[in-house]
Amino acid sequence: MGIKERKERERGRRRQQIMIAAKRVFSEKSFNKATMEDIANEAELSPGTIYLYFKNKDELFASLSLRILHYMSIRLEHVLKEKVLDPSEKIQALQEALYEVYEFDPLVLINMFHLQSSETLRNLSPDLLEDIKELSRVSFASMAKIFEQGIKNGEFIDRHPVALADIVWALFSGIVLWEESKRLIDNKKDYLKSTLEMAFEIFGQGIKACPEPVS
Amino acid sequence: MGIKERKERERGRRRQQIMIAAKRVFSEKSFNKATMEDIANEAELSPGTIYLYFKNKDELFASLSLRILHYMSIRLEHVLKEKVLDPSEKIQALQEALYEVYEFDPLVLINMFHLQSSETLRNLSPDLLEDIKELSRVSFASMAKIFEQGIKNGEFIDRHPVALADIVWALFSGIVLWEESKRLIDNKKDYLKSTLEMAFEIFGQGIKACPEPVS
Amino acid sequence: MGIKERKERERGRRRQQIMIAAKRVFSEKSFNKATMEDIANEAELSPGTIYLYFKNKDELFASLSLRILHYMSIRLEHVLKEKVLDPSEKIQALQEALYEVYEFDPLVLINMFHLQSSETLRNLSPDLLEDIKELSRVSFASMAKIFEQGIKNGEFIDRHPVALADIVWALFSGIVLWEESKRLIDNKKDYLKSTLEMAFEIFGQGIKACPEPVS
Amino acid sequence: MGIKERKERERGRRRQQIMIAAKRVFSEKSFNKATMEDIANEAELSPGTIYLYFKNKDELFASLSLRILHYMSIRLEHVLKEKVLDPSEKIQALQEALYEVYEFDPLVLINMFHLQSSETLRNLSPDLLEDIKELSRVSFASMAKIFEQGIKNGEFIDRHPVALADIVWALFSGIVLWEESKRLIDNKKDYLKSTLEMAFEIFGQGIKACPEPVS
DNA sequence: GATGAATGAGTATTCATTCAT
DNA sequence: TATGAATGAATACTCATTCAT
Repeated sequence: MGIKERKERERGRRRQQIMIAAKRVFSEKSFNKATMEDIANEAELSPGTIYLYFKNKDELFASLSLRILHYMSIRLEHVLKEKVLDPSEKIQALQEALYEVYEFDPLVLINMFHLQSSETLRNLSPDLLEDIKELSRVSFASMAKIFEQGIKNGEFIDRHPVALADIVWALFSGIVLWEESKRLIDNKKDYLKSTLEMAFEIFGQGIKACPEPVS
Repeated sequence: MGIKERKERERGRRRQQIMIAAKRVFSEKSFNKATMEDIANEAELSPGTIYLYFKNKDELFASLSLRILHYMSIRLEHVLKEKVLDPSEKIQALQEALYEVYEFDPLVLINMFHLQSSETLRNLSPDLLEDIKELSRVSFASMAKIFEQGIKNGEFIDRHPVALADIVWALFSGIVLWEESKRLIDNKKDYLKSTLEMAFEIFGQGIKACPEPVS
Repeated sequence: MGIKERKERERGRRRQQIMIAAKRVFSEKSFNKATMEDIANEAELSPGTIYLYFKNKDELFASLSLRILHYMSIRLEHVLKEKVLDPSEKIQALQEALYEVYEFDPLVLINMFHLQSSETLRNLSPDLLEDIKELSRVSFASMAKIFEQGIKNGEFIDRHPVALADIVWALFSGIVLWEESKRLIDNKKDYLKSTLEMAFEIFGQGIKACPEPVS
Repeated sequence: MGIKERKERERGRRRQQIMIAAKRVFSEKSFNKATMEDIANEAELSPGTIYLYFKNKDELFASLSLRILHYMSIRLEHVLKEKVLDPSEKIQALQEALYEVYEFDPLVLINMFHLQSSETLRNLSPDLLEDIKELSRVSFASMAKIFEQGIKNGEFIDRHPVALADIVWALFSGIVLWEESKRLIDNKKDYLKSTLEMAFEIFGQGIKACPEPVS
């Protein structure tokens, strides 16, 4: 029905509105310090209303992770599908895509590890949990395929592409978290981008198959 | 006096007892879910007693981080001082050292990122905070020197050693956190060690100065 | 709007409800022995609700003092403005007014000295503190003016009216506290009113300018 | 036995030592903020030791009140017995005696009202409570007798001497508390002595029998 | 007697969640 | 749907008191 559809769309809009507010609040405070009332204020809604759209605080939070995973999967698929790039260039594109993911939501990424706590996971509805897993899988598959192409091409050393994807993701997350940590302790400038570039250059060198070293 | 010494040692033992209990509890639950009562029960002490040895929950937690940092700094210095190893081998030794750090306290490492929250840092006594910073510095200096030697040797590409140390640490932390995340979501076997090995092999290849690619 | 007004009035009612309960509880137990839970039970509300209307225990307590100061300032101004009374009669009216203040809130007056503890004052919001100071000032000004009039009239000995007001207040407070003390220790009947009357008669005699003792 | 006596005297000394420390601590902090550990530290003893000499915190506190009451009863009896003073001068001497009591222990007097809380009284041993009551009675009897003499002399108006004693004590306590209150709120200089003098002059005038006003 | 480490009961305050309107 | 007032469970921390040495 047209009416049903319109209602559905309206519902989606409200969810967005809340999630945007939540993102802002979770970015400023950590998950535990952020209160539902903070989020309600930021969204210019009442606390009760949030519960009409999200089962509880954990699901609201998890929905944010879903959102960034969605963005990531799109960006990575895009890199994968770029025909004109050779595998080496794709690694660079991969790095850039990840940096964009970071820019899309710099601070919530840090909180994403919170999501993993078994307590939190227990609280999620199975559907939401499945969505999160699925989007993770899709993103990793895209990454893995990039490496697969490089290996087929003979341009990359023959290693398990899934493992390479893991390493890339770990490297990326680790750098983001580490830079954030240093910022808190030393109040230093944010070198994230340049660190990321160097890390990926090293990574790229490390997985490139050596050109026949001599003759 | 002998008496004073014995008391001091006794005090140290109690602190250890509490920290061991705290480590267990913080590993099972997250920092926020773990209550002081949980820890007291685990240590078979009363809640009040914990406060005789640690100013508050944050300092108890931070003391655990200090403990692992201490262990790490010793292991890394040891790697640095190994005369018989050439830089390439030292990278491998570095990887093993980090894995041992992980084994020393697998789950608290995850919580270490909690330590960085500005709220937590504010709560620490200046001395403890300084100790933590100092041990971090020492560990990083050791790592950086390993790369410095390699660069001087001409065996590594000339990159900023401090940045390399950052990348190694981020890589390590990222892998640990990432493996832990996967374990929670998928309940899968722990591939950490092999992932770590591959990551370090790649890293090693990536920073090794290419042998003259011939002409 | 009507709605806003009604809400505001509703809010005021709740505050009253809580303050009445708090008054009862603080009267039975001392500030420190009275718990927020006691007060919540007495008000037939949950503990959390109290915090919707009062920032903390100290402000709830201080609000009670504000209430009595408000009542006092009105009563005293009334005495001051009575045109038909001559200064001597005003002293008697003053005594009666103070006794009414006592009846308005017999036991919390005792606790009012608690309010002065520096710890408590630190905890109050500046506005509330300022209100308390202001109402005190107003009440004292009224008292002082009564004496001023008597001195101008030549009916009272020329002493500093502010000092006289201090003495009256000290006398009143002292008698209330002292009667209360005796009640607790000896379980005796409450002679407050007659003690107060005698004290004021003495005071009145003491400040009255002697009629030319004749010759 | 000489030994028993010496032990007894030794015991008394320890009690004094503890009470002096307690007085200092209770003067700085209020009863509730002062901890037994604070007092133990001040007395350079361990917390446990205090309990060898005082049943509990309340009794330690009450013992301080007993001490000041003892001092007061001596001072007042001394005033009463002064043969050379006429009743009018005795009122002045009374005022001076009370001021000395204040100087003996300025801040604990404020806390003395704490003693009256039913909770505290319940905690005292009957003997101690009886001692406190007895010393109060003695002091008040002394005061009352001063007024009795004045009435017999025809110099004071015939009012109930016990009631006059009540008023004097209330006046004194009220002024002390009131000055203390003002000091806390306004940080003003301490006018206690001059307020006390004026109050007693007024009081003296008020109870003096008027010289035959005319003829 | 003296110690001081250990105890554990006691409490203000917060905040996710609910539900009557 | 939306509200937001009310809820009440949950928790770090304190401190009077005890008791083994």
